[in-house]
Amino acid sequence: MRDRPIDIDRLFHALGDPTRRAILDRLVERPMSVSQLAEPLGITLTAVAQHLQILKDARLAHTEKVGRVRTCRIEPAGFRALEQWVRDHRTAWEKKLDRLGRLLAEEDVDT
Amino acid sequence: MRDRPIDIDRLFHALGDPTRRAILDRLVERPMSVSQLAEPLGITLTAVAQHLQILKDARLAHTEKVGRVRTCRIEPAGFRALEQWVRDHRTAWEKKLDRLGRLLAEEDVDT
DNA sequence: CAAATACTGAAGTTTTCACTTGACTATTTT
DNA sequence: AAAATAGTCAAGTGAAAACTTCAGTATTTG
Repeated sequence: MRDRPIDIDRLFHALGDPTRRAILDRLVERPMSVSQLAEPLGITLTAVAQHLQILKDARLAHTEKVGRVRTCRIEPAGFRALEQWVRDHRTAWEKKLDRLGRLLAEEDVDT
Repeated sequence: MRDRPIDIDRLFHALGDPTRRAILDRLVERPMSVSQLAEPLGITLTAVAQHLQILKDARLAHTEKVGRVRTCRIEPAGFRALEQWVRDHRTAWEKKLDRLGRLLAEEDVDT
């Protein structure tokens, strides 16, 4: 069922790749150029640029080109959306766990 | 079946698919058979079974076969691992944002 | 027992993904 | 101005993902 990518799809997809998480981990430390990002990754500049596009689509990073250098930074919006998703779903899961707990307790008495 | 540590790649990958998130949303309500899960999804039983395997690998769901029926339930371990990942990373991102704020403030005085 | 039900397994198809190459543009540096 | 640097673009490759079909295997049910 391949349907239109919604925000949360892009987010999870972006975070699902170890190279992209490594990029984010380094950008958390400080803003960096595409070349600087590429250096320890052992992949081409092109590949890094492609990862950056995906991170940008997920609003986990943003970039700005000045002269010939593109400077990359993390952007909090994507991360905050993830936090929101987790918050929204935690409630549902907790309710389910409560109910499961109650059912198990009832079984002890009841069955 | 092995009780390996939860792999964050598998987790994000599992959650990155809308069909799988739909499956989880329904399993949060109540345990269900594979057929019941398949019915509103418009995909084959086989496809659902494949999604379930991925959810199982991410420890977001687990299943048990009794007779000819496989009953599927959510499993909290994967979700908790996600929450832990978010917690771990929030601190780092917050620090970065603090530092960015401070750097901008310093620039005003300093540069 | 025969038929229906609930899945399972293997293999094939199509699409998407991560990554490359190589040619190109734009900006510094010397 | 020539050379080096930083990145971009278009196209291609191989592998993984998300399905499918079809032929089973158990397990109920009539």
